[in-house]
Amino acid sequence: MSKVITPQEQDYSQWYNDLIIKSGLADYSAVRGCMVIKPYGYALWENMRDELDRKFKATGHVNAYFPLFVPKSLFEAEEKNAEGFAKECAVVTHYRLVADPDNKGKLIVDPEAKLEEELIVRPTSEAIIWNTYKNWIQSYRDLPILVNQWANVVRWEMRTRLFLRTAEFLWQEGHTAHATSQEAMAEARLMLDVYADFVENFMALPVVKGVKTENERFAGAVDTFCIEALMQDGKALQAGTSHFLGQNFAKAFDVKFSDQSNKLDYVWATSWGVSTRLIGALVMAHSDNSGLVLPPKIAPLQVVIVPIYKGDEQLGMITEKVQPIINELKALGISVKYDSSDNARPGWKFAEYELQGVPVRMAIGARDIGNNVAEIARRDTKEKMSISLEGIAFYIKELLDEIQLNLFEKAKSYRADHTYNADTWDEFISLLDEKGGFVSAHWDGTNETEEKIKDLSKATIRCIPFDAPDESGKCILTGNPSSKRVLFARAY
RNA sequence: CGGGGAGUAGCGCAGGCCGGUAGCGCACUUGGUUUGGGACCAAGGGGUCGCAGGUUCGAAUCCUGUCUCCCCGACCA
Repeated sequence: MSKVITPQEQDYSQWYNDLIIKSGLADYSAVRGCMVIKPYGYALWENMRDELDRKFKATGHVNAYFPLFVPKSLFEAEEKNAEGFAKECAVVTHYRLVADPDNKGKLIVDPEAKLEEELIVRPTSEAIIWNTYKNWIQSYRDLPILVNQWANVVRWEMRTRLFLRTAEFLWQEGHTAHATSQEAMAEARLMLDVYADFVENFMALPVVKGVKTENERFAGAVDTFCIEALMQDGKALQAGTSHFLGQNFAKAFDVKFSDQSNKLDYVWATSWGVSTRLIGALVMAHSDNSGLVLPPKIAPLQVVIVPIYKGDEQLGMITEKVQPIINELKALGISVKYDSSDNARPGWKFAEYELQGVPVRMAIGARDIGNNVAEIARRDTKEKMSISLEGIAFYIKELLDEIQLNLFEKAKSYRADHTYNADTWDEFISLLDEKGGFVSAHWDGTNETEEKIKDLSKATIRCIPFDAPDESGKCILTGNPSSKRVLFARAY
């Protein structure tokens, strides 16, 4: 854990793995491509989940739960409508195990127990949900349906990385049905705004909002909107997506409704999701060489208090002094832990809580009590200050807000420092190779050019930003005319 | 699926070429001294060396097979 983060560093991924494992967020499991999210990592996810859930409910959504297994035939309905779905899935073919007659103590899949129709472990739930919505929708009075699901999904990825891409992961997926195209489009855009607000204000991670190119968009979507974030190694990461699905899924699953003039029409749909991948984004965006750096709003533990003492008598004295401060902090809604354990010395505790990214640490010893002060250390800048015990809880509350803001500003200025314009191909390549980050450049708008750029540079179009100004220029590869710049980057 | 690397104590590793009673560091237990940035001394506990065969008087080590994991690609709704 003493490696320095630099763009394109070869062992950045090793550093990232070590950090996640050592800080206690997660670990690889014995199951191929899967991970164990440990209590500390899960506490992070719970905080994110609760905040998102509040936002979903505030915008009129409700939660429901659909089956884990999807009959293969439902995917066939979907395939007719939208070819090109990846099909790396876990497939259930049998329903029973029996003792192996040739091999004592071993089990085999009972060949007698073959399913008539295979079941797919959901890679996403469009198929099962739209098959269900068909029965829920007859009239415009049944619309809109604004349902979200918190669930796990499985994709049989070739190569996995903790949090960023695992075979099984946790996410939420919203699936909505609407009477009009305009309403569905507004929903898709609204949820993108909800995500952006969450990621920026809760996770302190600035994002670019935009629309995906045809190549990059969700198969089956008319438009895919996304938020893109920049990591400290110069690579981009898609932090969330929201799809305007048009009537594609309604047609595939035959979901029609009668409008006010009693005319039958297919419903309009959206879907949107974010996953535990956001935890990976959080780690890669804010961490430093001492470990995790968590924004206060998301940190499972915001303040840790470490007593420095010799003997039980001193500890008792310190505890007595600290207890009212703990009560005050709790009353202010701040999570706090008083670590008076005797199995580690202060220096060990300092390092350990830094590794875990606890935003504020307070150290207090006999010396401080004489002076009526405590030492406050902030995780983001590692500054240490001696603060009077009078009103210290309130001081900490304000410091937490400041840290939250500072992390966001820091990430924003990092992104500003790593966003460039490129006007020629050579410039484009050298920016990607030498600096990393977002490269804003002209593109002629064709799939072929996009593919070719990807092959040659490994960079993809992350999005066409909503706020990209009209500007005539020439495509960096072909020289053909272009009307606005798009955002390129190498990505996770 | 291609190319590389690794499976030996809870964790991190050495030993392997050259077969001969299973090692080191951290962690853990007990006792003592310590405690303001990852303490020290002493005494302990813990492993059928990934799995299955084979060679041998004897295998962590040699041979054959097999499974798993990690990294780089391909893949990634």
